[in-house]
Amino acid sequence: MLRIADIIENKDIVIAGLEKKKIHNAASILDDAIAIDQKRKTTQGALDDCLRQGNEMAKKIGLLIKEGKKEEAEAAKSHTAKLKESSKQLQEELKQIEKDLTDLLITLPNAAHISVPKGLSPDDNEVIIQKGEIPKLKENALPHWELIEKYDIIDFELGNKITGAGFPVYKGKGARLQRALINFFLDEAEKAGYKEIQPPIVVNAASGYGTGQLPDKEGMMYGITDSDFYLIPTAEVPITNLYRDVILNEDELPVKNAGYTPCFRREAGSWGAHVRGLNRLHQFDKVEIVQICKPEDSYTILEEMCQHVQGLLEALDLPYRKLRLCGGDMGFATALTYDMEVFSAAQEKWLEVSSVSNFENFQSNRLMLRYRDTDKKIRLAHTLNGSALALPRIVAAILENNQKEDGIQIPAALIPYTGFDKITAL
RNA sequence: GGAGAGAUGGGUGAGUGGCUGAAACCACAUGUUUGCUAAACAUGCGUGCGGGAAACCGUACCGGGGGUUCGAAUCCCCCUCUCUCCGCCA
Repeated sequence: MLRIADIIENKDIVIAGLEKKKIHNAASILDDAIAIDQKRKTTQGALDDCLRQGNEMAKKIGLLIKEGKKEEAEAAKSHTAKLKESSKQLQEELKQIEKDLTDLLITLPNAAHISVPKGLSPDDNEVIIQKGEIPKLKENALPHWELIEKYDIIDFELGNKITGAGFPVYKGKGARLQRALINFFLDEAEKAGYKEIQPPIVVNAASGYGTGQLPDKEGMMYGITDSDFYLIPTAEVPITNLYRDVILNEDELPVKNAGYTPCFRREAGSWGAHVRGLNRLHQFDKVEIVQICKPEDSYTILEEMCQHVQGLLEALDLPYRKLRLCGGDMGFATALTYDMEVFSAAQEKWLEVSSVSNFENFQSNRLMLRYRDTDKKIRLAHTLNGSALALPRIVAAILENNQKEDGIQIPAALIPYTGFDKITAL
């Protein structure tokens, strides 16, 4: 949620940022918010004054009773009734005003960073880097959904049977490849200074609210019947919420956490013929990296996190490109997002495997995630996260790009983790 | 699943109606002392909101919500969570 104080202070910048996010009447919405906030301030002042008078009266009455001046005390009591009445009214007014303000602000996405390109669709994303060689496959090259059957390593039919569509079963070397990738990613994260976290993969509503999945995007998460819990769509939710209502010391920053979790997404309405095989699932595995830092550091850290992700892709010998998302393609809570895509050679498609984002103080404002500056001031921290990496599309690309006559070649960096260098037919 | 106890500041823990935003201790910060470390002493040390250039002032907050009262951390009601014992269990 945007902070009203920031809106007042940087109104024009916020308007420009919101317009990129397709909020076309941003200026008038912000004016409304500022007007409500003004009303909030005056109401708060009036209420405080009222309460102060009441407190003074109560003290006076206490003294009068002690001194035995009963009649004076009684007279004063009747006087407080009026104060009570008006403070009650002001309180209700204030509550309503605060609700109005929150209801308005909660609908606004984060303002896009100044460097975010204008644009409405993925076509307007900016390709910043493209690296790695695009493999030339033979005529009879197979897409990964055929390769997994040929080598019997991932089974969608079995998943269908025990759960439903989008819940594949990994078998044998397929399962081992998953485990290898997870361990590889976690080890690399640790080398880069991230602390490994194993969070619950079920969270409460307050956590969903804190990172922005609730209340707007309820359709993304699976809810758990008869409880207030949700299956996490990403480790970002539990790992960032670790710091909900926390005041960190400046010397603790940046906080660098990483964690592997399964991720669950309903993806309601987004299924179709173009998402075959591993391209889109309801359950998948991902290692997530999360940082919490000082505002002045967040954009440097964003680049550092991209470097980390790029390092992983290079270690796996996957051709990739880095995109700066345009305003129209960005998520609700983010100020700047880089997507990493790998080229899946048989599908001849770029697949998003990582999304690295700076949320600035949009999440921390909801989370009340703050830090104490060296001058003792308490300020909102910035939060960032990125996938490092999401497995299924990586697997798809490895399978397709590395297919040979006699099997699938495992990238050298992974062999110590898989314990085999090739996936072959039985 | 059954029975009981509890929830107070970063931590331990006092506090049964007004002088308590909250004792004391620990931790932390600054200063004095000191060859260094340690110790001792002194001072400071919650958060939100409103006002103010600031010092500071006002107000709210003692798990959450409601109520009684001139006045609630303290009394009443509801909810949530935690702990202990028993049962079950990877």
